[in-house]
Parts: sequence; C-alpha cells; structure tokens
Amino acid sequence: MSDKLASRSGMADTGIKDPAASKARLRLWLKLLKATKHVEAELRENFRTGFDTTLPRFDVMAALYRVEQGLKMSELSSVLRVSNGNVTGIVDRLVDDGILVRIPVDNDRRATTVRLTKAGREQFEAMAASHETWIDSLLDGINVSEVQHLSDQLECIARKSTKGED
Amino acid sequence: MSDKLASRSGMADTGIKDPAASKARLRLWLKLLKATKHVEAELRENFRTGFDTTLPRFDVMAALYRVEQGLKMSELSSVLRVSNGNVTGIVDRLVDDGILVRIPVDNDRRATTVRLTKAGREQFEAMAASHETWIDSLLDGINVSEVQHLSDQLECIARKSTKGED
DNA sequence: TCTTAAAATTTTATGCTTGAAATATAATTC
DNA sequence: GAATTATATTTCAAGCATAAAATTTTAAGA
Repeated sequence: MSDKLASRSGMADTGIKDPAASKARLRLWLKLLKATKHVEAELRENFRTGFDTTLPRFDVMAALYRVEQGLKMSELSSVLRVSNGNVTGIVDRLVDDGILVRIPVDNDRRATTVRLTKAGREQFEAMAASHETWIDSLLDGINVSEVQHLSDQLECIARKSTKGED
Repeated sequence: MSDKLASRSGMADTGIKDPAASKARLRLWLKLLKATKHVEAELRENFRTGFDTTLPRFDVMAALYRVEQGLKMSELSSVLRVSNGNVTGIVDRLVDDGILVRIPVDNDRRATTVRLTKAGREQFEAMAASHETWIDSLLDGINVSEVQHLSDQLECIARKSTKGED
C-alpha cells in the first residue's frame, strides 16, 4: 500500500504514488461534482416550478414505475441506495398525495409493498418526458460521439459500489 | 426551438431533436449521478469515521483556507453556490467548535467576515491531505491520460452555471 | 431630513439524508 | 415450545439544503 520511495525522501507517506496525477484527479473530482451539482440544481428547479415536486420523489416514482407490482420498502431503499428511514419519509408523503399505495405482504406482517397508483403512473409519465428533455438540453454540450466513452469512464468510478445491476 | 418534423409525424413535440442521442444522454446522466454519489458517500463515511466531521463543513473550511483574511457570509455562499441560510447554519456550528471566528466588518454593521482560527487551519490541513488520498484512490480507475479529456467534457456541462471563476 | 429602496444576514417552514435506536414479526435453536 | 437471533420497517436526533419572509443597517432620493 505504501510507496517505498517515500521513506527515502523524508516525506510523510500518504499512499499517493504520483503526486501530479493525484492533483489532476482532485481537480477532476471537483469538476465532476460541479457538473453534477449544476445539473441537479437545474432539475430541482424544473421539478419545483413545473410539477411542484422534488428529485427524490421522482426517483422513488421512477424505481416503482419499472416494477408494476411494486417493491418492498427494503427493496426500494436498496435500489435507490439510500437509507431505510429516508424512504419511509418520502413514501409517507407520496402516499398522502395519492401517488403511492402501501400493500400488506402475505405471510409476513413485517413487510409492506409499495406501488404506484394509476394517478401516480400518469403523473410519472408526464414528468419523465419533461425530465428527458431537460437532460437532453443540459447535456447538449457533450459531443455525442463521446457519450459512450465518457460513460465507460464513469462506470469504473462507480464500479466498486455495485455489480452493475442497475 | 421545436422540431419541424414532429408536426408531420404526429408526435408530441418535446423539443428533442435526436431521440437516440437523448436516451444516450439520459443514461450518461444516470451514470454521472451514480459515480458522483458513490464518491460522495465514501467521502462522507471517511470524514465521519476519520475526523468526526462532514463534507459541507470541509467545503466551508476549504473555501476559507484559500483566503486568509476571511470572507463575508455572502461571499462564502456565493463561492460555495449554496443559499445564505445554509451557510449560516454550518458556520454557526463551526464557530461553536472553535474552527471559525466571526469578525465585524468596519463601516458596515450588517456584514460579518468569517475566518478560520489557527486550530481550524491546522485541522483543515490534516483533513485536506487525507481527502486527496481518498480521491486518488477512489478515482484510480480513471486512465490518467483521460483525465484532462474527461475534465473538458465535464467543464462544458457546468459551463452555463458560471464563467469559470472557480 | 424623511422616506424609500437596497443590501447583508438571519429566521422559519419544509423536506432530504444519515446512523442509531426502537418496534414488531419471523425464523432458528435448544 | 421457549428463548434467541435475524429481518423489515419505523422512529428519532442531528445536520444539510432550499425558498421565502423577517430583521437590521446602509444608501439614495425627494
């Protein structure tokens, strides 16, 4: 793990092999973060003014839209990679708004399945269409021929987090 | 703004010129988000267990570290691109912890300057060193020769948000 | 000067997010 | 079958984040 040369140069061993590359990675990370935050901020604003909703709510709806029979709370938090308690709160509010229903699970009274209502599915479809146009517009600075390449690079940043089931 | 062909094909005009490219951009966005969230989650965990602090606190300290004489609250929220109220809360806690001090501004009793204490500067230096090694490790899947290229692509996603003063 | 407008910051209400503790049910083990 | 362990979910406390309203002070205009 440690650089053997560090002990000869009198430097503290930070585990960094190539300082210049490390600085470049740091700058890259800051840009990655900046780009992501920018897109997220625009989406948030669009969801707020256009649909009076939020990105987390959209994410929950998107996950459930793919699975018509619904998901258990634990499956939902696993798919979205957020904590259980977080999903509970967002689902509570979506249920209040008639977008989701909670359905008891047979043979296991601990668990609950959550599913989009008809109204929920319709609302999601409208939002998803807008969402796609927003993204299309926000990312139009990206050279289309680069998209796949860029995708691959990002894939390998996130690779440790999952086996890519998403 | 709208695609003239859409009106002839009977499709609703969503403003999307090239549907295939649009889908590719959407997938790219999801990967961008996933990669960023993954790195952020790792950093949060590292900051929590290693320094009992958070990423937003680190961000505030980083911004102030660069400007020894400190920044006004409004400058700080502008640099960090977060709301005024948000900065107020984070700064409150950092002041309580002896990491920051608030200094009145001469000739303007509305404003406050915020500055790192000596302890704050020392703590930041230790955290920044670790932060760099964490990023180096998290991004080591990126081909070093690609870093600049990737950087440029990201730059053009974020380009509308600022004139690049950061 | 008086009053009106602008600027800097804080406060408030609401929601997202986490990690940890609590609750309830199911499955295992003895 | 009773006690234990594991699983599914919710609750809780703390902090982050926003937008909008409120406060305080400064600046400008009549």
